[in-house]
Amino acid sequence: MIQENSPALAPQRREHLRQMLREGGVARVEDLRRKLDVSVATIRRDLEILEEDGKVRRVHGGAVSMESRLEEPVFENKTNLAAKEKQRIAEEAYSLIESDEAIYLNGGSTTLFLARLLRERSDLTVVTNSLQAAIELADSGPRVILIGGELRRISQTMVGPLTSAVLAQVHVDKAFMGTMGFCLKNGLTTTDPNEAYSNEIVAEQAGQVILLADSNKAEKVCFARFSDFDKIDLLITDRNLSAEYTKSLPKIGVKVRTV
Amino acid sequence: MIQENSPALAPQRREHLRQMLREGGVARVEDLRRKLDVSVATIRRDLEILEEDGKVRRVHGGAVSMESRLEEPVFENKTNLAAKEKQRIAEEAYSLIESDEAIYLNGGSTTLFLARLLRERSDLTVVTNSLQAAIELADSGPRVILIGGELRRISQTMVGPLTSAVLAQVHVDKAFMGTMGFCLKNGLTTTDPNEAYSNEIVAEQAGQVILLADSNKAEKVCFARFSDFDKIDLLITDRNLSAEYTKSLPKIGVKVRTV
DNA sequence: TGCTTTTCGTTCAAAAACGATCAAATTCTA
DNA sequence: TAGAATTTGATCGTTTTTGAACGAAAAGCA
Repeated sequence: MIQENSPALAPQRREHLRQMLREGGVARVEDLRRKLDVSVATIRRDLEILEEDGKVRRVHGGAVSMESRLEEPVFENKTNLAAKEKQRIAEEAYSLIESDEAIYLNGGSTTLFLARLLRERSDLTVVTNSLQAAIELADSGPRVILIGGELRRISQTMVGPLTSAVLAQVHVDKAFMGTMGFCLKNGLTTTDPNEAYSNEIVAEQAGQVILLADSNKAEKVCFARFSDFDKIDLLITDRNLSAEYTKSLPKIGVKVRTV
Repeated sequence: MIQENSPALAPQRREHLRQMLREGGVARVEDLRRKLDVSVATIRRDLEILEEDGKVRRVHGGAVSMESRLEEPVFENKTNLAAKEKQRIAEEAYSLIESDEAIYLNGGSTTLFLARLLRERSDLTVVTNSLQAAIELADSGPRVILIGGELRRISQTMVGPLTSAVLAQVHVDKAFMGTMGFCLKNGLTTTDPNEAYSNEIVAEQAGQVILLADSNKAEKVCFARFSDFDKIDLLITDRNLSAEYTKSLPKIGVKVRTV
């Protein structure tokens, strides 16, 4: 627990601020000032910084957390951990994107983190089958091309045969793909066959295929398979991935980056 | 984080207001004032803002949620006549839809009103190029098929050549189309050529084409034309449409319904 | 219809919050 | 330790928000 009365170091204090906002969703400057025992000027400066990082959105009188519960419930520790890893994975993925590229994002929480990082990148073209990602980017930033098709409620993505109609007409430099599960034997799998179908088409057409998957996804096998590892150029994952993968994947041509 | 007794942030308060209205469908200014513990002036200002955003419709004595699932009470409201007319037009359009049909909705506010009425209709298939409509229907109700293509920011719709890829593969029984302008001489027009292109394809393929347009749209001519009246089967509009239209349109095969 | 009551919109002044600036305090570094 | 760089808190003028006041408009009623 962090003590309330002694002024924390700046980065630490900002992290605390971020957490507080995240829990409450929203907070007033005055309340934050009292809790952290600093001046309002400092709070404002901190919020400014957090806003630049996209962590919060400032409003008159306070701030609103931007990283609340679109996907994961905040309360559970494990999911929280996964969220941090996903954020880091997304940041690493972001660093790979070059100017004026066309990229693909499929559905899933990790790619959604990435989408959020793209808001200011008006030089990019983002092709996606994720309704959430499209919403995230609808008002600013990159050109957005939405793959048509049937909207699958659970994942809020466009899936199925109709998606191929648009996919056949565009080419992306890099495809960033999330997955429900992966393992050496069965490759990449997800729950819905229609979703798998769309992923499969993308994996075959994209210039580079970059898999974004935290280590929790390892060894998981779902119903529908959409690709083998030989289609994948790079896997971005976290440090907890077992050595089995980090050693054998490079041998079959899949680079691995852990963050 | 936020205490009950400390005044909430303005945006937060407005969100709260919106929720309260949404649950109850309708509320009086005085009741809202007491619940939120602010002055009536503030409530009015908030409602004004929410109305601009299309979240609520103000009526004498209070406001009605536009996001409510319940049937809306009939209230008089002269300030937002257009919204009221659009709502009525949408309700009339809704009455034409039969069981298990596939329908198309293009972008625009009138069709969005219609989309909101479809939330419980899980027997329907809704094809649309409107991101807003898709969001509205994403969690419940009909099967949703989103036309792919480039996302046009201003209208939040998918437009352009890529849309034809999906459109070519589906058939809808009825297409409900909004338009920016219509007149006898130039037919139906909208501002963006890409949007016109998508509309044009739909108008040619749909079983029936039903135009939803309040009388303000009459005599307006925009840059890009997408159809003549001979493609239109029915126009649903309001009572203020001039006799010039109501008389001549039936002669060229366009039924007219005023609500 | 005419009258009363409620609600509305507008205006205005007070209060709250903001951004910018600067000096003091703190931390870092040589 | 001295000096530079960073961080902090206080101040001030400006902007935004709020609540109250008042005439106009709408609704209720006889």
